[in-house]
Amino acid sequence: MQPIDASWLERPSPIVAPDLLGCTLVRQLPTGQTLRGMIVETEAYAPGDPACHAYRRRTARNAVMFGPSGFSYVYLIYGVYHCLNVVTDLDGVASAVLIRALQLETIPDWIETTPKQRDRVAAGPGKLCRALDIDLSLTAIPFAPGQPMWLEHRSPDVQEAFEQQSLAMVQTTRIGITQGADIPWRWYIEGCRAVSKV
DNA sequence: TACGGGATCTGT
DNA sequence: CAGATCCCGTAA
Repeated sequence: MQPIDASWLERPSPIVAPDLLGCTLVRQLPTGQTLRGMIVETEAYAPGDPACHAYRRRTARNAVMFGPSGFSYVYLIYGVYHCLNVVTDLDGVASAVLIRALQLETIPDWIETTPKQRDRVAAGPGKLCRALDIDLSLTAIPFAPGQPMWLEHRSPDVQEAFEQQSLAMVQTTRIGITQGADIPWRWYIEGCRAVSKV
């Protein structure tokens, strides 16, 4: 499908987050192998939002969020898992969309799974990064074809499914945060088995 | 320089 | 519901 460019992402994260549902994340491994998955769950983080890593001020870790849209922001959580964000909005506006879950098209070799658990391999931000071999080395990298990661627009079928409402999105509150827990900036595709939590 | 908490996940 | 495990933000 058509690659998503930075200008499409140059909007407030609570606008971009639902628009990213149904789009595809593509991961090109150093081996040349390509992994693809449909984005089925996102969360928005924005200025004035106490849950946002850039809420207090610019630091070495969150610097990329302050920059132009279209870059990755990867961080380590609980010393164990990585989480992947897409930087959004205008240069100087610190905001991002957390990619929380993917419906993978193919399961990577290094993941052991039963057919029953297939849909759950990238159900959650930490599992997603493990499945796509994403770590801190992939932060502050532009999403673009030829790069380690890029994004693609919805296929005509998926777009039509949203318009016909055979695919519906649910908006709710974000997961795992203590501050700003009441802000409803999480979106997911209704009924999708790859969503982290319903 | 030291300290403690975190946008998670799994197994008990 | 506790534990794993490490980076980084904050305070000193």
